[in-house]
Amino acid sequence: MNVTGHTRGPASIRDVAAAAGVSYQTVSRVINGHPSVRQSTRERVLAVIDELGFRRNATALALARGRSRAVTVLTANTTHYGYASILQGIEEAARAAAYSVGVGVLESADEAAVTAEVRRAGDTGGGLVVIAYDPAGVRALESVPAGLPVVGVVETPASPPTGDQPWVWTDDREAAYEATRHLLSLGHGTVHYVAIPSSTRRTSARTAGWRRALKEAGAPEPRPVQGSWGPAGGHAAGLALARDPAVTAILCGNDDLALGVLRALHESGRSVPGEVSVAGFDDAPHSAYLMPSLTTVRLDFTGLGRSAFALLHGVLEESAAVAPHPVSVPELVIRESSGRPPG
Amino acid sequence: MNVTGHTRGPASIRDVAAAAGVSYQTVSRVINGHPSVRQSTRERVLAVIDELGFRRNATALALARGRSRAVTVLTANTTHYGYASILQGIEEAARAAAYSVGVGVLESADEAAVTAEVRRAGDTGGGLVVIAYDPAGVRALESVPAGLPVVGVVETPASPPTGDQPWVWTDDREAAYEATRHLLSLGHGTVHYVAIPSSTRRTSARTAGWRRALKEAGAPEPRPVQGSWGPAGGHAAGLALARDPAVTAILCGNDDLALGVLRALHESGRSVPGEVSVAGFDDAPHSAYLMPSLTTVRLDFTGLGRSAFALLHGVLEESAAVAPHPVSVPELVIRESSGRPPG
DNA sequence: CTGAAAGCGCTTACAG
DNA sequence: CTGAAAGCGCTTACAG
Repeated sequence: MNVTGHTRGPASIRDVAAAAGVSYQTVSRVINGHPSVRQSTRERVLAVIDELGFRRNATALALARGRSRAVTVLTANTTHYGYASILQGIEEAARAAAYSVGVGVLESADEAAVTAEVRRAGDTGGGLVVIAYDPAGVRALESVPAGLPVVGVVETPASPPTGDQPWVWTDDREAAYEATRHLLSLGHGTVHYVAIPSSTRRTSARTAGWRRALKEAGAPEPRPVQGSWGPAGGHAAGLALARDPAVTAILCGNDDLALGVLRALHESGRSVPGEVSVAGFDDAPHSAYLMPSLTTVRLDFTGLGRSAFALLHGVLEESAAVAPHPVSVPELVIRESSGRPPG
Repeated sequence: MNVTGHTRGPASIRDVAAAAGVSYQTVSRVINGHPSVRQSTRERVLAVIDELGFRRNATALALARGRSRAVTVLTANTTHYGYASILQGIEEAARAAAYSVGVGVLESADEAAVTAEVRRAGDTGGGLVVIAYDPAGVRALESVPAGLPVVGVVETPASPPTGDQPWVWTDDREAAYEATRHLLSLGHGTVHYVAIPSSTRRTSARTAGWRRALKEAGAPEPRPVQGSWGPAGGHAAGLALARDPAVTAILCGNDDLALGVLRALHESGRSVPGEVSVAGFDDAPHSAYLMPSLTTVRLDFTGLGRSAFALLHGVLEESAAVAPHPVSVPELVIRESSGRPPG
């Protein structure tokens, strides 16, 4: 330290110690709020900290403590509404807990690529949250090495997860069931389904909920139409469904898909909800402003993100174990796009 | 290390050294690709590394080297299309360069809150990218302490930035100019503007471009309508504009705003583009599927994010200085929502 | 209440 | 080509 009180680079605890006339261990005690420090000493150290603009080095802290207050989110996407909102929720909760949040994008579901990303994320230190709504995410969640703290944001599991599967989800199976029942209750003979890409080879939770509602009502079960995540997939699916005059009700795996379906029906000269009813999933910000406005199921993705972090936080800080649990109950939002069938 | 080759926790370079019968410095040389290591030694060490599953501790690396391969993105939002796409672009480029990416959300534009976030982000080590499209972002960019490497993603600057302002942008002033000219060329007497919240007290780049086009055409300049980021703001603005029968063309600061305007015009019984033409900004994924599909300006946010990282990377690695520069040229996309004025 | 020591896992000169 | 030393900035026992 020179006369002006500056060293090269930011001040360290040794700089503070020297300026305050104490050992650097005492400085450590002060910044950690350790009780056994004489009041006058504490005040002197605090004053120097302020004067020198001392900031504790997070990297050194992490190395010394053996763990860092960090969470990295592994996701296949950051722009779709649901994914982006989950990330926003995680960040919000992490910030409140003074955790830093990193993000790693799973660009491909390829085994090697996923493994590499998981490793990179693990190397950062701290815990992981992986969004497992798609094959890349599911694979990432599976390939997290034991010992690395992780929580998965998953579709509604077919069976309750075991204790060592810290998962978090919103009940989309039930939500699909409710949406389908809504359409059925309006008098439709059955409901067609345009699916988002499934996370695995097995039936998705949304598909299962839709199927159950049909079964209970004794309605015929049409073959689900495979969509994508965006409106383009919905548009293609909608064009195909529009050709079948028997189709009067369509449930879509998300609101973007529904947007494409709406457009396809319009182009095909079929009115909504006059001839065909459409319902979406998610309640994205634009859905209330479409023409017609979209009947959909509101999912609390931000809350889901917050819960994911809370669960991870519990694991990392080894506080009271938090049991895996569904988060918030999805809510059916009825708007203009659904109505009674024609005739 | 015990008989099974396991120690508590992951293997360190000392574990590897012991197992390979060399000093840990030699292990360091091997993992850093230092040339002066005998081939046979290198192979032996590599074999042990593989066997023990050794992974170099990123935290220790960062501490020893004095800097970390990390970038943290400071942004007011992660869910809006533009912001989310920039983040996606940054992550993509960062991943390719083996950098980790963190994100910090600026929840408020409040001075103290912004300063705290900037500090937190700086503590993480590595560089910063701040998205300065709004007051919180602008303030964050301004309050980054000297010495902390940072690049700003900004609106088109009014004047060329100086050398010590590493900024990146897409030419939205020009884009607004082009979109306005398009509307004017269709025969509209003037073009009304629904603005996104401005980043500062001064005129935004988009507003400036719109204004210049009007001026050049000798068209009267209506007072810009203040919107928000989402469709709700556009809806409110649209309702107001719909009341004025003289309004025949509306430019919106982004596509979400345009969506709200479209809905408001529809509710007010004014047809688009028959009575009123509407144009947006961004070319968000849903814009091509609206009814009518939206005329808009396509901005390459992902590319912008990649450029931002490239610039920061240049600063951090002290390689050839990269001059600040506009990124890609926005492209006008003409769709159904714009046409000739009535009569 | 406070200081001296050892260590977190790595790198960077310094010797040989 | 390779090892012994010192250090990055902090924390955690150990002494007193």
